[in-house]
Amino acid sequence: MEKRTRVRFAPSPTGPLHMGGVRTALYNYLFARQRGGDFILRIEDTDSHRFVPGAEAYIIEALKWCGITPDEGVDENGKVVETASEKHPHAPYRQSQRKGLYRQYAEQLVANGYAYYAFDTPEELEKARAEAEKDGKTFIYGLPTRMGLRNSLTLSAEETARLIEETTGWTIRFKMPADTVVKMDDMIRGHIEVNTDTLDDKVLWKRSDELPTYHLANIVDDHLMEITEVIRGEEWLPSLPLHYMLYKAFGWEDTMPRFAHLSLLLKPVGNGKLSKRDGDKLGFPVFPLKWTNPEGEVSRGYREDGYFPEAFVNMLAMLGWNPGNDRELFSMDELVEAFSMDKVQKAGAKFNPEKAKWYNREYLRMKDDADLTELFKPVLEAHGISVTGGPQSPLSSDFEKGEFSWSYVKKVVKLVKERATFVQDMWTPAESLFKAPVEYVEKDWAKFWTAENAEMAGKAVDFLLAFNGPFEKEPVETALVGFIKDNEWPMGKVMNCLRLVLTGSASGLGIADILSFIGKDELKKRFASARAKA
RNA sequence: GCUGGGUUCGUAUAACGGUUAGUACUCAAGAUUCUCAAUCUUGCAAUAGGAGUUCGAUUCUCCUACCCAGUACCA
Repeated sequence: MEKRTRVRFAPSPTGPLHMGGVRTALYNYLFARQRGGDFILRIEDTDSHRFVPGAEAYIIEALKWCGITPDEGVDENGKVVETASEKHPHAPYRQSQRKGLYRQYAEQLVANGYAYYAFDTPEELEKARAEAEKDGKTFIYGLPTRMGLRNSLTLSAEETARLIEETTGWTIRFKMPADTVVKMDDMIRGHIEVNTDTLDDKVLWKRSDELPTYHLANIVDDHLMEITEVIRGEEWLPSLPLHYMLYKAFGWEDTMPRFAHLSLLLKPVGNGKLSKRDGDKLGFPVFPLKWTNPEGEVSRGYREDGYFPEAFVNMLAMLGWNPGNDRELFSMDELVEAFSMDKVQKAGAKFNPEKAKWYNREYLRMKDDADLTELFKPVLEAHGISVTGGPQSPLSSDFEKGEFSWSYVKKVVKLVKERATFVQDMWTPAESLFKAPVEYVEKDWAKFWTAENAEMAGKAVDFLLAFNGPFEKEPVETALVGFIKDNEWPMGKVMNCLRLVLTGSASGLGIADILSFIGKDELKKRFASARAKA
């Protein structure tokens, strides 16, 4: 029988989750869902020095916002899983809480000759590196150097035992075998071979804080948690040979997961991977959620910028993956169905902020008018407009009080949604449907409020006020256009003069649309204010 | 430097040895409209370079160039 698919996303809580990290989580999630397997969230907090308060909560919230929900892990539907139980045989999911577990594995490796104790101090290693650099070489702790350093390979058994007992600065290092070709397979990149002579003896466990390093913790936990596929960033590809060797040393080769290394997200312009700085410079978020670091520095987030999580996820999914055809719009469920590892791109993908906006625009248009109305409400309220009633409310507007019924707002939303990328930018075109202009765009005023235009517009206003058909877009438009034509007036001048009067600017919504919303009284008032200004 | 990975229009990508190298974003022009936006139409624009294999290479092999990552008691 095929083993149940279990994949994990294992971020380190050293800061906010970067959008590249979200993509890695997403691909893991899609892979798991598609195979009816489990998606596990594990926190790799084995670096006590780089821990950032709030980072873990941020990661959990960001994934939740994206709709990437773990089946298992440190957080399950908002509940923190702290300890192992029948339901959670693999818990806890925070490596700091698994602390006591790793030493025995490291020592097992030593006992079997796959690792050794190293007593060199950071200062000694620093010195060795500096010296090597002076000669234009790179120091590596490994085959060529290990027999000249202070470790259990060079020291006597007694001395080794004494140092282990009496000092706390030592580490356990993997003993990389000589001249062995490691043959690896990557689900995205295919077959890869590396000779162990180019590899060094990585630290697996540190006595100083009694914590494993990534490499050990990763292999041990993936094994214990029965992970079947490891889908992670490309930065891990160089340590894949070590990980293969570790599985072999532990004798876990038969259950070793398959690996997939995802290419990195690159900055929109120039070279290099996407960083926080690029976002600040080019004006787009690199984080899913707003983040304030311990120093009080704020980074913007997709959520706060007004992106829909569906649009953000869709956009991210298409950066480095494609369905094999021209389709670009996918819901999460559709992604789950369409996703396939062999359509994942090998090369890094440059992030395109314009395309991200395009996705949001598409999602905004797909959204139901009623839903958008709810989302638009807070925007209106922020501009001092109150929305009364609910979906059943009759159409009503009170420009004096700034009160408009829910149904009125919905009608506005329907009209202006085509002009917006984000919910909040529906306000600009909609503003004149909620309040009279308080000022006029200077250039437009100079151009369109001429004596001649004002006179024609005044007559058009009188005509409209006397119009006794239904004050709706179609009849008003027909009548007004007919009136202007009958008088043989220049259409553009009259219309733009009216728009100026109605909205304060010469560009925006159609005149008949505006009139159908604001009605005769408001028309009369706005024309009077414009005339008063002149 | 060394090791590994990568390279199709500006960007994301399609074309699993045979196409006028397709699509989307961006940009430009036109149509439409009372303006702007939207919409529609059209256009600009790519196989990094060089060898080889082959009747035929975007696709396979090698070399070069360039880019990325790793080279920590960080993940």
